[in-house]
Amino acid sequence: MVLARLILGLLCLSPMTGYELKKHFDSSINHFWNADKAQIYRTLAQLVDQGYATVRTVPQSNYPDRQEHHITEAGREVLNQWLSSGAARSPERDPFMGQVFFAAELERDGIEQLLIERRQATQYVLDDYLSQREGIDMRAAADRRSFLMAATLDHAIRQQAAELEWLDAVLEHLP
Amino acid sequence: MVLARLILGLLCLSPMTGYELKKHFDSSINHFWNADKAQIYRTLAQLVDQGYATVRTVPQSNYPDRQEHHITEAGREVLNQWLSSGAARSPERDPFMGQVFFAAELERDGIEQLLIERRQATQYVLDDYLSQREGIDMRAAADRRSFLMAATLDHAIRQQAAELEWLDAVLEHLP
DNA sequence: CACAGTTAGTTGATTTTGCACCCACCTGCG
DNA sequence: CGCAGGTGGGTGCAAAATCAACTAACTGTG
Repeated sequence: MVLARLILGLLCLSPMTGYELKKHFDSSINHFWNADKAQIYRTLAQLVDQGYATVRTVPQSNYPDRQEHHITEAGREVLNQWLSSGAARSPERDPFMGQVFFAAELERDGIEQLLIERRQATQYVLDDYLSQREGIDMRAAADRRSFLMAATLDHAIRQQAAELEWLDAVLEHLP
Repeated sequence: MVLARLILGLLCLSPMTGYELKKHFDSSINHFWNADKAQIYRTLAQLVDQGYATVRTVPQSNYPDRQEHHITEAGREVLNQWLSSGAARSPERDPFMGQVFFAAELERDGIEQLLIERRQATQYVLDDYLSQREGIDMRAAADRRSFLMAATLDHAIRQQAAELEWLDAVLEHLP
């Protein structure tokens, strides 16, 4: 359901193939959502037979035909509905916190290793987000659309930074 | 899979019925995981026939029999394995960030409303976490187990606090 | 030339999750 | 007395998500 709305959002920016959608999920959108190829194509098909999108097959000379998906008026409507519906909070879910919660089963070294590994992974993700942000900073803030898109990345950056601080605090005070 | 491990973790603390597990997911564990009743009972059955847990039916005078689930040695092993395996990062997923990302489809008022609503919800969740923490603070930090459990709650608190700051920043600078 | 990688899309099977029910019996409140 | 709410356990079904293949042709590199 959320996926369907996100795809509509992307189609709203510009018509796209499933392949291109997948690339967005892997890059511009990866800091707040991800999706499997198969899931994307199936949702796309579903959107079409709900009348929220239409397909136009665009032949190409050297590559496979593009199945360009366009959002319809009905699609725009449900997207707007979703945006103004204040959707319910999705429950927090973090397997790593589960590991920490029960980490006392390990010896001290094991716990430290768990935290340090996570620290590295988090730092890596943060660096990725930071380098993504470099590509937009200046000219964003200008129009509202770019501002909001950049803002979601900032959110991800803040979250990762907060996690790093937390990891350091835990490592420091671990009895 | 994660759910199965979390249940093993809880059973490791003390033998429990599915009903009691559900209560933990709704209270002590709710800041990093949640689970449906049905899912818990099914996973429990699965753990039993994998040999990671055993059931002991404890009759009660006035209430239904308790199906007390005990973790086995094999169960302890897979739990420890999971804890020291540094499980892959679960992808970030936040429908609300999706709404923000595409919020430019709304008018300014709609966007502000979206953010303000979220602000309230987040404040509410944060307050809940803060009051949960009051019940543990002092005597935690003592042993490692309590420290780590409290730490996961602190993590959730930091995340919510960071989100509040972010929301305020976005509201302030929204063009 | 061989091989890895990219573009584009599809299928089948399985797992995970969520929702809505259902049972039985108990306690406490008005 | 009736009825809400707690204790304890469960089923059936449908979505959502993941995993793993498979098709088919092109492009660039060593």
